[in-house]
Amino acid sequence: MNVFAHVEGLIRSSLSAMQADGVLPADIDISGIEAETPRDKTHGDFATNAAMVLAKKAGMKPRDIADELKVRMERFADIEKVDVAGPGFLNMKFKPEFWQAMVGAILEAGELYGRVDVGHGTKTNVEYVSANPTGPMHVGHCRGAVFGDALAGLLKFAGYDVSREYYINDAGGQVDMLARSAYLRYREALGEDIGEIPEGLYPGDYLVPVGDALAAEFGDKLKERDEADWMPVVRAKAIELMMVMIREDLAALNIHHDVFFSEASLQANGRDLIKEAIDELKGKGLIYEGVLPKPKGHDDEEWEEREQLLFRSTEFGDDVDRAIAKSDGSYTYFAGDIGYHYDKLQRGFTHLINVFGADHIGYIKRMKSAVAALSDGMAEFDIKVCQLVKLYRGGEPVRMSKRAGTFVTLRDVVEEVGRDPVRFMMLYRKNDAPLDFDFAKVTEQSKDNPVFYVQYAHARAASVTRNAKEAFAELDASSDALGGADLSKLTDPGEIELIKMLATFPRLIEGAARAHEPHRLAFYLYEVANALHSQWARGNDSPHLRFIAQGDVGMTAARLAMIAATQQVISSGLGVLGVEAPDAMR
RNA sequence: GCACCCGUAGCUCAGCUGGAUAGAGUGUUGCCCUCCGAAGGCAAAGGUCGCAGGUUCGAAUCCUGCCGGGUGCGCCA
Repeated sequence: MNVFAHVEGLIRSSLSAMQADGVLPADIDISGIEAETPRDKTHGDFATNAAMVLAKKAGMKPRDIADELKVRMERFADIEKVDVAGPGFLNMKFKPEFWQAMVGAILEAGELYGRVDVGHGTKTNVEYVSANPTGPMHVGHCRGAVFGDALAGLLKFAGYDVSREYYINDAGGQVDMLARSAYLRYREALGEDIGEIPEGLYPGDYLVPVGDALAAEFGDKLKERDEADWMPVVRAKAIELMMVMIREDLAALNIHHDVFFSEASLQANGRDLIKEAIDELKGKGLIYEGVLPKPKGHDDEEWEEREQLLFRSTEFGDDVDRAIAKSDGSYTYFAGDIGYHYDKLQRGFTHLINVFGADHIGYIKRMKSAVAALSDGMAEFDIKVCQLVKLYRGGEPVRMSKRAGTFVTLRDVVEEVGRDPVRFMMLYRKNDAPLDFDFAKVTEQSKDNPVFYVQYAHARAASVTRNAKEAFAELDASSDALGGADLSKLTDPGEIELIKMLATFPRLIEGAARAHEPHRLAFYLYEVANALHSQWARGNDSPHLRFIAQGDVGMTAARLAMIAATQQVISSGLGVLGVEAPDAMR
């Protein structure tokens, strides 16, 4: 049950009645009106801008429309009071019974509460992480990984048909370097002294097991061969093992992709998706041989004019046209990406989302151009950029350098602070704002740490329920039984306040999903937790407000119902974000 | 030089795609533990929403121009 949709329905039916009665012109569109919660609580539970929105269309004064609307809205049984305020706002206050009934509705919906269907099963592709398979994941990947995963979860919850995807860059020069590095480790595994790892290769000792594995599988068969002979074998093996490692890193963060898409597979098994995609673009007259202008502000002496295959991305708002082929004729990385996104569209996705790191910002326009061209603008394509994460330890920045070996991997972070804090903290900030991540603060158990605060609220709710069952042997704390409790006992302003907050959950999911902003959910959960903790604390000063009411099973059951509803919202919300909702804190 | 992102309380940040007197946490100040978990709670103080114009009933939000900070900028991936 979505209260906003409900209220908007009431408003619309009143407006249509006004049209039928000739108060409002019959031919004006009333679909644009909205109900919202006023910022100032004294203004009531809901406000609508209907009168102001319609004033111009109807050729009437906002106040006149509002006055008439007020009369009609007051007829609804749920509504206690309606006021006209300011330039023509309509403020509505609902009866306590309406809010009390919400608790029952939430419990009845259970895990389904909040699952608004704004997605209508739209086939949606969320591509995230896509780290190069040349080593373990580092902290830089962490944020995009968590963000993409939470966004995918959010969209799923909101009714989209989501595929989580990872694009493996296994076709470029980098993986050849990986293979050469692994080959050295292979010779090392056979007893050879390989000395220093040469510049340009990957020196990390995570490749030692790869060398061992190659030695175990092939013995010395690859040893005296030419690179051309061993390269395909070693490369394939190295990539395979790197991806095993990366999947483990992701699993540590509770991230599991549905599809791992190999760049190399674009041109394998007798097909060539890159060529297909480019032919498609050629057919639209968007591919040509040309020379790119020298970028300004770059006094690059090495600059040479070169004729190459270009994509007319300027047609779609890009700054310059982009290279599809290198001067030696082979495809650029961008060409591969065109092929991959062509394939996404071929697979029927109409809604594409890519999560980029801040270092790929310059890539956005060309990607959008490519997708717009391939789909004739029919596909919705959003690119979310995650800004950098700065690591701190007790206020001091953590310096990282590959050379000095002070390289913080994703696994290091997860093992030190735990999966839940990492996930929640990465989401407790807008994705396009830089993020400071302090090891000390994230593990701290205080209100300063939102992860703890939200999880604690859930644990506290579970704890109260446990205690209540101790206090009242006859109490049935199942959600069915609680839903049947006498909810009219929930009259305290703090209780109503909490329920109102729970009632906004579906609308919040809707907005966050539409905007592709999971952080809204994280902030919302903090507020819900805060409301529950506050109400709890009031029981300290005023014993009659305690959740477990001495000698009053009925009151206790009613409050447990409210708490169970709160618990449901927190657990669903955390679930969407991929964070555990514990029944007890350690 | 160009493009993109950011600029909101002392500090870290929200602000629900244009709504009413701009909100949290932290820090400061003052209260509150015999009591369901004080790992907290309540209250006060704290603002030219970077600056200047524009759009309209109405702007932190949209448009333009500046100022300040960050990132990126031909064949790499």
